[in-house]
Amino acid sequence: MRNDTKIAPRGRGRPRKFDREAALRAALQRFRTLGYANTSLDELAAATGVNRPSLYATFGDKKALYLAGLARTHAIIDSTFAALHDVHYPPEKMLKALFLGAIEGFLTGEYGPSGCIAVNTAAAEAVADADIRAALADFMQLQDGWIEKLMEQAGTADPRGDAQIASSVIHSLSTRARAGTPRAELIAIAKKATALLLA
Amino acid sequence: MRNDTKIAPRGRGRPRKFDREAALRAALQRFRTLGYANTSLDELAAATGVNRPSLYATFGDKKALYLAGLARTHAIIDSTFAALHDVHYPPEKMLKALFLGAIEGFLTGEYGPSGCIAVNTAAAEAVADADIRAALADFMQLQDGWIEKLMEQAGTADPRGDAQIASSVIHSLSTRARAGTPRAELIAIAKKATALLLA
DNA sequence: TGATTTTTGTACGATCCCGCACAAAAATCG
DNA sequence: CGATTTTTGTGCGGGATCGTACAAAAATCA
Repeated sequence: MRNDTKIAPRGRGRPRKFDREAALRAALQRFRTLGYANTSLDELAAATGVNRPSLYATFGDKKALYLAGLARTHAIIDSTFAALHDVHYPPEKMLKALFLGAIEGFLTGEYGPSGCIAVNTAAAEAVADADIRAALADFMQLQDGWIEKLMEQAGTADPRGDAQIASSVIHSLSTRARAGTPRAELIAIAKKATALLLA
Repeated sequence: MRNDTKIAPRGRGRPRKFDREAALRAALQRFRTLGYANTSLDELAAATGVNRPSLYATFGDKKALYLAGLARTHAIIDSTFAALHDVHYPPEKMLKALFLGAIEGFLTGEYGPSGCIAVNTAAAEAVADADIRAALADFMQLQDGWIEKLMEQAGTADPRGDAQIASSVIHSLSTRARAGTPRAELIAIAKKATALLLA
């Protein structure tokens, strides 16, 4: 069951037994499900198959691991938006892809729909922790900025404002998914938002 | 500095030294700032001025105290919406009151803007804890339902859909407030949402 | 083969945290 | 005043959690 994709041992010493990316993915999944404060290092060690000392040696402490996970998600979101921008969909198709893609992602999860890690776990820590708050702000900036570009491409009259509303709806879809709202209702909200934005 | 509003001792034994409501408010504030998992009972005891055994005797365990706080917020939100419904504002004024009232509430906080406790701390626990998930769902239902009534009163064509979008924007305003977004930008988003909904 | 380097994994210490036991305190009832 | 009832507050015990020390293991270099 271990994910031992021992790539590029290269150096001198004993080769690493685990794949850094796979471990990061597993840790990220635990954080997304349980939240930052509620995820212990024992659970992270169990989920990644890496014991604590190796986790510390590879990622630093708990917060560094969490921030590395956020950064990884940030990069994935970025390339996803870039791809959506590249295909040059017509406005309605673009919004459909945007919202439905988000919804399907949010409904993913180990124990149930887990939404967006930034919106729904980083936000809990954001007031007390400046680093996490900054990461959350970066995340929202990334999303707002990309959707603004998409709105420009779609030729709407107020790309910035339209993007902020579309982005806001996506935030809420994430929270609603975590609250257990069924897919059909999330899709209905997405359709309504699409109609309003294209009116 | 204690809030000793010893009301209605009534019974037989030693009178209670603290005001239940004041203690609940203080605990709620800590939960809202730090999140559920990150708030210890020592901090709750310090913030409320009540030591742990008395907290347990009065509210039960940590989760029961948190849920009592959510219920209190739920009740306040309910009466706030009822009041807004009663004044029969014209549509634009109603939306302005709705959004700006939310924003001002979200910008409140001990250490900084703390948003909505349900959207931003309950959501983190919602996947792992069914009780908190249910409370979060109730909360969203309350808000969606009231805004739907307000939209009916305002005479919009699709009260349910419009309400879900308005409610979604409010969720996002809460998260954005926690991320540190300045008031002016939150207000701009609210204005844009108002314009879209009344178009 | 022996030295060096890096990772592994056990084990540990210090701290925090939850929830409660128990005696003292402060009120009312008879 | 003595008995009863309820709250207070100290204090504790078991357990979780974080981060690290240290020796063994597994590789490369000379």
